[in-house]
Amino acid sequence: MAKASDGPALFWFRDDLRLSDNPALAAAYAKGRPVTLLYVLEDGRDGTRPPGSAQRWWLHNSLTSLSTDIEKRGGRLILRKGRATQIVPEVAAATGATTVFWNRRYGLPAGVDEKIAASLKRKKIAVETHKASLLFEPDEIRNKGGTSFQVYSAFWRAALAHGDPRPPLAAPKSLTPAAAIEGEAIETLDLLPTAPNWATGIGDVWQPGEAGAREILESFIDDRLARYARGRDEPAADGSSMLSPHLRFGEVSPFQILNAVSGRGADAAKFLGELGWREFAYHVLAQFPAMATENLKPAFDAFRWEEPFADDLWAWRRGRTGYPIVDAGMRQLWQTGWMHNRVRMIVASFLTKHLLIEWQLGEEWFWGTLVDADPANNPFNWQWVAGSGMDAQPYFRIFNPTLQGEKFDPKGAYVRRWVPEIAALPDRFIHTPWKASPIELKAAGIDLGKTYPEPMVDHAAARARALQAFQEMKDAAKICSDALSRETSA
DNA sequence: TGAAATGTTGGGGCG
DNA sequence: ACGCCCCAACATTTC
Repeated sequence: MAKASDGPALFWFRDDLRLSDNPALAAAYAKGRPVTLLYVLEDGRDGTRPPGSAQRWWLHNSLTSLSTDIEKRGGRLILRKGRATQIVPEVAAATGATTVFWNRRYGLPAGVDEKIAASLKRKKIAVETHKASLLFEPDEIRNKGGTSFQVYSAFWRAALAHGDPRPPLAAPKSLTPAAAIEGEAIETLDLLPTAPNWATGIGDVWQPGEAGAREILESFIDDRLARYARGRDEPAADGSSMLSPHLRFGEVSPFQILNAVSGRGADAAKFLGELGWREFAYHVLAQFPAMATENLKPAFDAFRWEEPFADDLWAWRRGRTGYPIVDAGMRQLWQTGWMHNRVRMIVASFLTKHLLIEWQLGEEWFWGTLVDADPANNPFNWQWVAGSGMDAQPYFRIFNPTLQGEKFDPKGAYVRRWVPEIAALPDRFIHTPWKASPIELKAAGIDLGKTYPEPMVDHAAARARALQAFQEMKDAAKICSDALSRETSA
């Protein structure tokens, strides 16, 4: 029986749309008190980043699933739309909550949650927060000098040595609701696309929600984990975990994944390294809150990106570049809300190096179209590819889309699936349609330049241009630092 | 979690 | 038989 001092509680869902292994939720129910379950669609208010279109679709379905799961356990999910800084204190007061619980989130403008906590405490309402979405708090892993790691491998080594993360928690058995208050119907959140409904392809692939996440984790362990190290690099191999959007919305926790996967050999360790990469992205975001828009390496501020032609950007976005592996990836993204990791690197390299279009434009497109985009990983990985990022690949590392295709999609199965208009080409031309003779093109039913585009840039020329642009950036940085040292020594 | 240019080596064709 | 050259195949370095 709850003590009087425990009173009703309020639990605020954010990036943790699950009942199992949800520490703040478990804590809210630990003393048997009634709890109001709240989700607030902030939608860009209070400086949060509004979810992209694909994420909105996911969110709609994930909230629907969560709501059903909650009702099965006797509870009710209250949906609201607006400023959390107003709504959370308002709902806490309306339901007589004596404590508000939430799991910590990361990458927001400084102080949003702190402001809400302060406002609640002024009303004598306690606030209790937990760690749930990351294995390690951004400031939990420090190097010997007590500062943040700047290099992934060192970070992850230290994290693994830091001690085993806690085992996952069970879901609360019953979700006794506190005083009934009115929420909004999910339709009024306006999360689904209006006509045309572009989301049908996404719905064919994904099942948002905690049950869908659990199924994916199980199928990953049963079918894909043992060949992960190789399979993850071959876009036609279905070797990816496919957990990313579920993890993004917290339908599964990194603790649950770690617990299920660890100790299963080299492929499992390789996969956990990807979980570590995600942790590192948040670790870096905590140091650089402006990471989504500003270069992590200030030297890149001097980089001269090309003024993007609308046609070029369109060709990249819609998969009409003339390089089959790039086009396949961009179409997979457009149609399913997801792109294979290897191909993400290739298309990002193509935008930033072959087209010399600033990474921010690519990051925004991914933000709008990916179901798994999160505020740390999306900009972090874009900067990594562009060369402006933390522990980034060297600027001179420019993917050759033809070689990448031939190496990782040797039979062209991935390309044929997403670029059907060239599917009839023989294997030896599937990544280089422009090298096929007119007779071979005709036999494959291709009118190059009409049914499928010529390459929008020549690889060798684009590579040379990118290397020159990077050299100019280095020269500019040198002039700058020379001037600075003259100034300081004078 | 590259690619291209350059360097080295060794087998084999050939005068 | 011998040396020369060609050129894969592989290694190293450079961008």
